[in-house]
Amino acid sequence: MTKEKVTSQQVAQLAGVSQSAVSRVYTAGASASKKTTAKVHKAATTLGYRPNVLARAMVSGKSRIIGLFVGYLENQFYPDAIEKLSTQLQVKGYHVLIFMASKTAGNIDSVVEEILDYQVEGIIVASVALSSQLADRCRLAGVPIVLFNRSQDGEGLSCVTSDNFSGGAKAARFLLAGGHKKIGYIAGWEGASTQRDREFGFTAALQQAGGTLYAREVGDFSMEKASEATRQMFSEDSPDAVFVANDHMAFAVMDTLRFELGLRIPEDVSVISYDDVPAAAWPAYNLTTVRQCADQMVQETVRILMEQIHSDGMQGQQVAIGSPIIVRGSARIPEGWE
Amino acid sequence: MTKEKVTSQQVAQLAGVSQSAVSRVYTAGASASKKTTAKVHKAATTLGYRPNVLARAMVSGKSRIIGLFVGYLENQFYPDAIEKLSTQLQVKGYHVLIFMASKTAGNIDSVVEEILDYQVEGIIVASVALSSQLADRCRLAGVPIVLFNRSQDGEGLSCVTSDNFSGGAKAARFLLAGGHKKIGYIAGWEGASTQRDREFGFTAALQQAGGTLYAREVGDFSMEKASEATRQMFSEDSPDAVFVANDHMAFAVMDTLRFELGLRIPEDVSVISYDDVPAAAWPAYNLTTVRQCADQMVQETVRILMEQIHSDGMQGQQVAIGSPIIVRGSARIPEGWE
DNA sequence: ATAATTTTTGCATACGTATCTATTTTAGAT
DNA sequence: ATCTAAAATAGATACGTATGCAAAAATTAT
Repeated sequence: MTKEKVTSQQVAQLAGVSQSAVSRVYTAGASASKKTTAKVHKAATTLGYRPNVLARAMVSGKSRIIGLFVGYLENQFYPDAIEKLSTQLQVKGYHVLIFMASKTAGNIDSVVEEILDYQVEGIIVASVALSSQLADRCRLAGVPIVLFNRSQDGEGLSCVTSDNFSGGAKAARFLLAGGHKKIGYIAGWEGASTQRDREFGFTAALQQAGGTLYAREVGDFSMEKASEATRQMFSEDSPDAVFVANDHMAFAVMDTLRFELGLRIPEDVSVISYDDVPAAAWPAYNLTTVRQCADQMVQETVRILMEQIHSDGMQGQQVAIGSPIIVRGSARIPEGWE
Repeated sequence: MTKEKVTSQQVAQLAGVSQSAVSRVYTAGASASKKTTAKVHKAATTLGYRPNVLARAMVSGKSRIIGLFVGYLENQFYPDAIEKLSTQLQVKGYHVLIFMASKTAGNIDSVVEEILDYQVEGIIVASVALSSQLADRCRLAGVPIVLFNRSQDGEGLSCVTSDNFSGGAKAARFLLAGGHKKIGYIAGWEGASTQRDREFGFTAALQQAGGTLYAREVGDFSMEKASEATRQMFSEDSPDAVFVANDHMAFAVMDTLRFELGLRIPEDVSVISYDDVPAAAWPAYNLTTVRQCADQMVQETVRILMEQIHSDGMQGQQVAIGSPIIVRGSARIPEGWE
């Protein structure tokens, strides 16, 4: 393609000032007189000049780029979060370089290397596990990492999650209060901290009430697997309630219960899950679920990232956002539930 | 944060070669002997060296960055497309800098300026309209643009869409073949070419069969508006079939028909729409819809972009991908439909 | 009006890499 | 072994900007 590069040099020439003067006009906090500022702006608009972010990044070491590393976007929670993240960072003058952890495009580690090649100022990792070498490498390069919706032990990494343990417990108490006796759980991918913490919270609350898990299957956060898990779980001696590790799977579970097994929700079986993605509120599902407050999670993520970027070698922060239960119609509502 | 920058200079020193030798080792198609290549690689791994993409971009003029400008991600079609786009570009050595056209972060034009500031090699615009000044500006800067799922007249811009006209026509013929007499249409945002073309195709096919549109409302591609449009359309003398401009709205339409108006689908009213997002296949909706083949659209988008990047001042290309109708259960199936 | 201070400015340099040019090394041919 | 052609290498420069430094201009104080 034909190029037409307008440089600060050309602007300087047209404005009759030095290149450094032009640079100072576009650098916040640098000194330039009213007169030169005006001349420069005039020349700049005439030529259509805009500072080259990449060149600026080279000399200043600030790329204004945040690397976003994300596993998959099928679960609506993530697009939602990406939109919010990108928008908030944009406001702060940063932009998001996105990297998919797809299987086809090499392994995780090589992708992180690619991210670092772009001299990003920070990395947000959503729904992907990071090897400790990688974490070290980023630490060495001075690039802060924030895990979004995942936590990872032992690395001292910053992370932002919802309070999965307490959220899981809330789900259990809700089902117990509804008088359910045979409560099943459909797990997500067992390598995920979210899965683990939700299950811990859920079973802990069950046990505290003297109950126990009636059935358990694994859905790996996939709809197909979740359907299969449902068939398995309801093949004999069906539970009267199921907690599903996230909404995405819950949709599949509900569809399987209704359209394959002919069960009514919540009359025959209560379903409750976790996330509160937009579709949970759609009348077809009307799903009772524990909300992950994407707005707050994003806000905290951005805050931590900014703090780490602007301070030297700051400690990792672990933040868990409160997760309220959103009562809709997919699970029997306990008598006198406030 | 603390920095530890490893430069080609340091690698050169350790390897006992010149900086240019190191550069040539990492530049495809440059000449370097087996021996130096080995020495350089050894030194590079020792120090943990990787070329700085930004510095490379400065001198070569190739940033390996593609700007992706997207309106909103609520409609699952877009996250899906983004995932595919990003993955395919990653394979080709490009990466995606994402920009949200949110209302909170300034107007469209300023966002495009920001994209250009990053010296992107190309821009993909999804579901956003571009002013002609902007298009000119990009042309001037030598940055090719491809519109994704939108077309725009008169600018000579490249675009990739599905064949919306013929897709709309297919929807009409399907409903007609099903014996429907009172056919309504719920439009998307009327500024969108996709909306326009789908409607043209739909009404053209109706008229060709001697029919005419029985009712029409506007849903603006929003679920709330679509629900409202549905209530309006079915407030008196209801249609026996509705074509909805995209799946995203169709979900709201179906929910409203079923849970507010108590109508059965497809017994009382047939619903058909456009996109075939994953949720369309969920049993709760089981939506008959015209498929936009995201894979092919993405593939064409990437192809065109690459062509434009690697050739000087190439003509814009307009590509429309075939859009098959996917028959499920939300619309009455015509007798003997193959 | 002069001196002391502050602000503004231009010059030179640096950021990390690719690439052009000239030179040296290597391989090939006689 | 000598000459020629090809390959490899080091040195120098350029990309577009920010910034330290010293000189110049503008402002203030005396």
